[in-house]
Amino acid sequence: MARMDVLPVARAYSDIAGLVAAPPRCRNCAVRDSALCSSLDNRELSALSDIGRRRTIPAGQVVSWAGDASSSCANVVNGTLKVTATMADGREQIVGLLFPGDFVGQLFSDETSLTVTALTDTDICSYSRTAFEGLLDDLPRMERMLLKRTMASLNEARDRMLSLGRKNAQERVAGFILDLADRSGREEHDGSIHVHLPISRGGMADYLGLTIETVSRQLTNLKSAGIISFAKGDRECRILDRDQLEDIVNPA
Amino acid sequence: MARMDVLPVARAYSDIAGLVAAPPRCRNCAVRDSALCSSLDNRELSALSDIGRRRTIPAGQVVSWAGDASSSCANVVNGTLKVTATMADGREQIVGLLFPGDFVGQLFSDETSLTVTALTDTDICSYSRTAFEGLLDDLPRMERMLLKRTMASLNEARDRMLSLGRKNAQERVAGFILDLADRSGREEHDGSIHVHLPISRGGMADYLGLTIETVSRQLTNLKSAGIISFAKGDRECRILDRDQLEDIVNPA
DNA sequence: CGGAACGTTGAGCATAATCAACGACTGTGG
DNA sequence: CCACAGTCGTTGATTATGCTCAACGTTCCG
Repeated sequence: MARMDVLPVARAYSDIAGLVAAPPRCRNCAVRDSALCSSLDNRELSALSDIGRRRTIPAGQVVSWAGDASSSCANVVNGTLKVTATMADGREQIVGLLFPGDFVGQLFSDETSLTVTALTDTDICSYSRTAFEGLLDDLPRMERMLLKRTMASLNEARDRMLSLGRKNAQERVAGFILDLADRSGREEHDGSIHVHLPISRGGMADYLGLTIETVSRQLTNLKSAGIISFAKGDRECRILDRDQLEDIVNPA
Repeated sequence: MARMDVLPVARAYSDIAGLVAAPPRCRNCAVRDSALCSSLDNRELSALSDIGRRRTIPAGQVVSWAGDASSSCANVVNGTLKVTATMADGREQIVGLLFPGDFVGQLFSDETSLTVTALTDTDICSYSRTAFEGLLDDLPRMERMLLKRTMASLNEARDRMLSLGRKNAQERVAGFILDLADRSGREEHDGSIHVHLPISRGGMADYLGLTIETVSRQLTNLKSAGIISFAKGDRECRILDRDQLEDIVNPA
């Protein structure tokens, strides 16, 4: 056997007393414990890593166009993506936002119906769709995790159908801010909650089924009411009165 | 061994040369080849059948309330159900319609967030959620089928997000009729397409994120334009000009 | 410095909601 | 049998919500 200092790279994949180390690319991966990979042991992870490839996508670039062949899927490692449905005349609806740890791709289908675009510089771990599907047969825990996540996405989508179908502009904007707060809000020493808005006003409009102007006006309203605060044109927002925000989202 | 004419009932479950017959309840089931069960061989089907129970739900009755414990799931055998999300003040959005062969239930979750209601007298094959989840571990083909169906539902939900967020009333109503035509329309000898509307005007409103009056007016508009026809207040509808309907749904 | 994004604000308008009335049909009870 | 209430669908008048169009300020970058 080669000594480890002689073949340090090879060692990563070698089997020592039945144990396998994580592949080098995965070892310090930010989403090793939250993405689908978290369902895998090191041996399984190696198999997945073998078909995976790290890619960096610059902000604004489209990862996959609606209508393209569904040839790949990926885990989001870093950054933010939007998933959009569009009409022939250009109307656009953001049907999902993707954050680190999320899975993206249309499996078991030869064509995509949605467009995926990077909102920030984004790192993904990308797989050939067919290779991934093939591996899925041998990784039941990952398949189960994917099933659970898909079900969660479906629930989320249904929540948003209620928003888009039945809520007014103020309720939609307030709900969006609260959702963000629940996902990634940081409570400050003064009790306010700091929220980073991952998308522009135009993005919020496309997400909420509104126009830019309406979103801007509703944010201004909430600010005037002392419920939130933000610097003019800023993507950083502070929730000053969460209770009132919740009253708006869930009226009697 | 007992001769088969001595124990005819037992024979259904007996193993003859390694083969198992389908459980009696399943043998003439209308959805044996389309529901999740279609992924199972007779032996597996027996295991599923053992934990299943046939129920008939009268039209109008709620099968499961949002907020209830998620204690069961089911295959739809016959009839139509609606899945709704509601707000505290009564606003309602239909997030899905269920037809024979569809699966219903929130797995891997202790509480439901959606209400399921029978629109017609409905037969379902109902399972304890935990028992079903347990069985899923041993039925990989069924799990895979469930995964595919959940993904399909997610795609459908995202399509509807585009409708609810970005389409006007006429486009939503026209799109709804076309979707129904694709699902269950019957082409007539004269080239028209016969479509049965599975829900009332109020149901269509709740499905499309509109009001009853707006739905009624849009249907009248389509009738006046000679694109569809229906008797006043009728749930049967004929598409006279499918191309024009498609032009409405997908404008340049 | 000029242009392009982006966000805000105002004025006017269009779409769909609201409020209201009415006809058709169904089932119930007198 | 008929009167009645209840449900469902249609249609009209009015209103309100959010869209469209427009102008303007700021920031960023070539």
